[in-house]
Amino acid sequence: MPKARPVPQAADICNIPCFDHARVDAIKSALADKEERLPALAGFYKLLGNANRLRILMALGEGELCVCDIAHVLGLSMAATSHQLKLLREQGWLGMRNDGKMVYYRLDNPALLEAIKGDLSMLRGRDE
Amino acid sequence: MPKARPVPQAADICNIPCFDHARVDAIKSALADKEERLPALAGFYKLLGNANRLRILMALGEGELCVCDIAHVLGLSMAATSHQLKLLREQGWLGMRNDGKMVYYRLDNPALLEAIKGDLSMLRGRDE
DNA sequence: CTCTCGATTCGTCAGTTGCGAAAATGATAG
DNA sequence: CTATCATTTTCGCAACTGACGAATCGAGAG
Repeated sequence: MPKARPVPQAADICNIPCFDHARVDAIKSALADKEERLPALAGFYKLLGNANRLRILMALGEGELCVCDIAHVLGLSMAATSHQLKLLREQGWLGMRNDGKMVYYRLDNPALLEAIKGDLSMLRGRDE
Repeated sequence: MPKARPVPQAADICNIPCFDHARVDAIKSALADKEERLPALAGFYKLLGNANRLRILMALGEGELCVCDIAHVLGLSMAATSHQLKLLREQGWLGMRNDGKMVYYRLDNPALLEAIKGDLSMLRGRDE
């Protein structure tokens, strides 16, 4: 078992000096609204934070593909490819279709590629 | 040294069967254009794939803050906060200002929060 | 039924990440 | 100068990731 870390006693408020208490509280409550969505957002970005998964999404942007073709596009083993597909599938971005022994994957939500494209152009705009 | 893995000989084309060679090549070349930007994009998403870093960005959206205040907002140690700030700073998203012993951080690029907001609303739209 | 074969899951391992503790830095106060 | 204090860096550790090979699953074919 992963032995619990000796939590640093959040009990007594703080031993960190400085800080503008009123402002900190104001910002804390401003964040509180978004706090609920935040883990999902971080999870979303974590999912996209891998070049192979991005390649999969972009490849599927060109149309439905079977696992072995995706593996060839990525230059990965089928096991590794399947693993990445599973992660994308679990978060609901991919649909799959069974044709005989083959499994075909497709993008389930065009808005995803749009969002990625938006972020990409934001990045491009930044580095001129 | 991290001993090289016994690379599976990309020399001979493939022992994975199946696959539509023409289509795979077409998609490979379609991806080739984006390939250059892709590691940067993945790195960008990796940076955002952490709730504490997202909290920092959102907190700084409310205005400039010193490290210790950010630490209080996050409920983290200053060392940990500084570490996350460093990552955001290294990728050029934060500016900093030195006032006496304190260091004040600010968002350097409003487009970043806009992009995040866009992704967030895309996610929200998906789960209805 | 058994055999084949694409896909998936499992086990393992190296590399990465996030954090706390402690040392180092660097600016101000005395 | 020395002392102090906010911040940063370094180090070590536990947890997580991403990849592979091996084992397994599951849908035809025979």
